[in-house]
Amino acid sequence: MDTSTTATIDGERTANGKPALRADARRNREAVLAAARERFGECGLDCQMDDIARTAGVGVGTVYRHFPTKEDLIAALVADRFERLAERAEQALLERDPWQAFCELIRHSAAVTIRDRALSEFISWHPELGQHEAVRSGLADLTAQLMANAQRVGGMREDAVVEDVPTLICALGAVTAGASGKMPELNWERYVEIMLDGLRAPGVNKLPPPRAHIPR
Amino acid sequence: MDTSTTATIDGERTANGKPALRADARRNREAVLAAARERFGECGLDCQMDDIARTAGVGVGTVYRHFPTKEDLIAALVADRFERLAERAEQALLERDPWQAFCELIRHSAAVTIRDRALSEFISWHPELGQHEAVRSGLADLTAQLMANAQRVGGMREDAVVEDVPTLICALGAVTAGASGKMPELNWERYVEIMLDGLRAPGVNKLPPPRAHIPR
DNA sequence: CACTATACGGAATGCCCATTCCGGTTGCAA
DNA sequence: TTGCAACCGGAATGGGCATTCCGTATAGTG
Repeated sequence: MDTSTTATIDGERTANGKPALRADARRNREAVLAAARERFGECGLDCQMDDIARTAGVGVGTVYRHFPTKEDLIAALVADRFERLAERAEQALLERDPWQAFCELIRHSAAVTIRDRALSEFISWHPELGQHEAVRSGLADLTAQLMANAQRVGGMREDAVVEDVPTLICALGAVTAGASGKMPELNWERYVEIMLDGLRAPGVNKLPPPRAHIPR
Repeated sequence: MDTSTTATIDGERTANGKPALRADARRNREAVLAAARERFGECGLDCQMDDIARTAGVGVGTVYRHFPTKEDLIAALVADRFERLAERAEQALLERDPWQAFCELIRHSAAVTIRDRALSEFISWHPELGQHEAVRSGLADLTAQLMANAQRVGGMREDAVVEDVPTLICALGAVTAGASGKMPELNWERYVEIMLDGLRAPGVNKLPPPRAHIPR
């Protein structure tokens, strides 16, 4: 991607304390990450390490030098996804209408999750996410604030809680993870709206006559 | 269960055409089925055949004589579940208020699915259910009728379709399949209500002030 | 009671992966 | 250009699990 030969070299060791990576190593690492993103996204968590290695154009051994375990590789990918979402959440906090901001965040999270089958599965199998990098990267806290705001303004059900979000996204992921391939596109967007409708404060008008957005 | 020694014996071959099962065989078959229901329910689809055999108190060989494949065993279990649901749906059609009847059916389906981890997983991974035994046992048709009624009376969103049901149940299953064990009870019932709220016709009053049924 | 078609148990087999190992390469500092 | 530590590739290893095989046991029949 970037041809600059000079990168993060600071003489001998990189920021943290590890000896800097050799150029080819760095390149391979990226390749692996990219391949993993691609393959996991398509095949889900049980995609094989060999497959990823092949896609990345390296040997399995190389994959393992960078990520000692399949799980580690997955963790790296997931952490990244969460961080990006956290950034997005941060922006959402600045919006005018908190309820709308929340909706947007959910829609976006849903979209991301839908496209990455591995992410869906990961979330499905780790409902204790709260303790994970989700919290680390602050996503949870940010979401909580956003929700509190939405509730204060009266847009959101009073009994909605942060845990509801990963749960709902997870549900969505499941729906599509299964459908993946068959049922092309399954317009999941419709389901997102149904969920949001479910979280909306009672009394507040629901969507205008549900968009005649009929499935299939 | 039933001690009557005389069962489906009609001399030499049973109804369909297969030679009748020997008494011990019939007994074992039941044991396997029961064990499978139990173990699959707890461990989900990747529970092992050996485990089931042990639980049933028989050898693996025996399991395989009755069900040539793990998949066959699962299919048998699932088909059974669907049939029971279909019966339930039939009853629902007789109720006064179609919307309420629908809600009850969903709540019941959800409960069943929640308790059977394998069922959740199965549904999650087979969104093309429509073609499966679901249809065979008529569940799909019955549900469709029920929904049509609910819509006619104005209780249900106009754009809701039959496919929404397995999808939503599946979503629910995913949520709890993951949570299974950790997050004891996760009161999924709350989620069912959120979903139903989402399917309710706009304008119709939502639940009375959301029951202060706070999670955890 | 004897006989045999059915059933049974569970060790053995075969396949699918993740992970490990090690002889051969290659950046890159001097 | 040289030397070697850091890297590579990919064959080999090991564990898990569905499925098969076969010698033994036993309903059910005459």
